Amino acid sequence: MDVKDEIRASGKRMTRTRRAVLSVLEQSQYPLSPTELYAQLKKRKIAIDLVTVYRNLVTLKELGLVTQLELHQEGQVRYEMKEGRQHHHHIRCKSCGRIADLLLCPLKKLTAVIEKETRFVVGDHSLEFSGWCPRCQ
Amino acid sequence: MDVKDEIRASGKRMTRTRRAVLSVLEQSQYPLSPTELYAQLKKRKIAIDLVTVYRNLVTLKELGLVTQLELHQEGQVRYEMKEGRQHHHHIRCKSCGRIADLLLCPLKKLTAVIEKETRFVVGDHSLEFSGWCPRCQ
DNA sequence: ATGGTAAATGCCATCCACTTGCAGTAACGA
DNA sequence: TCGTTACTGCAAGTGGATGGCATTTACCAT
Repeated sequence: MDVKDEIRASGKRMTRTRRAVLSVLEQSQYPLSPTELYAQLKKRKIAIDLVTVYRNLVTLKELGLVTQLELHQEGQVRYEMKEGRQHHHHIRCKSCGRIADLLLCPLKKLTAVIEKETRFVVGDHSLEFSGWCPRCQ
Repeated sequence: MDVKDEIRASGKRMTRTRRAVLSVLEQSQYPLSPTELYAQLKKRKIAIDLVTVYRNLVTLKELGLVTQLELHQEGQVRYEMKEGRQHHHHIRCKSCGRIADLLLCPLKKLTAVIEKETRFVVGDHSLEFSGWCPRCQ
């Protein structure tokens, strides 16, 4: 089942704008904010309203095709393709804003401990590092 | 050196509003957003402009007296007193928004691994869990 | 191939957290 | 008590994100 079928299966449609948004996300090396994605579209001379970009990202997230992340201290949301990618976290450069992936998630074993401690049922977690990238050191 | 002296030492002043903001933060059981803090002040019949609350929080953060945190999916910032408190993280209820402290930070040993992996110099990290609190389960 | 219908789009205005400018006020050392 | 200057309050402005609504468009049934 390819992306189009997955979209159709939920009663959604594969539109011109949806295709464009997906294409930009697929080609990006790092998670994009809606505004950045919009800028990429403009660069490619694809005219799509920013509101439509927002709405498509929400839809794609609901479908589980993209992951939404909120990086600390950024004040904006970012999206990346989920594809076959494993759950992972990011590190962000305090100087230039560059974002890199981390391979590991060290928190899997922690859920039980936290549930015992807090009596919460643990759902998700968000983890992010910040620091200085090789170029900015 | 008490709080007032610390403030004065940096050329800042201990004002009516500063005192009030500190007092509310000190008495809160959980980290407050500027708006929540403002509401608390109102409840106490203390008239302070919301802008002033914002500015005081920034100042207190710069002085290292309070810690700022951004909880995932909240779209707002929160502050808590630093005092003698250790570095720690939080868990937030997806249903009622309640926030609880976590005692441990499991990431201390991880810095070296990440620095090797990414070639970043690691500065801070932010970690937050979400789930369902005892009452909302 | 076509037509009907509901999803999707674009443009508008709006919301909300947060910031900035500036004139008037007040903390506090001299 | 006075003068400097940090601080405050009010108004207006940003910027990310959302909501309303008329129009367009994907795509299934015919």
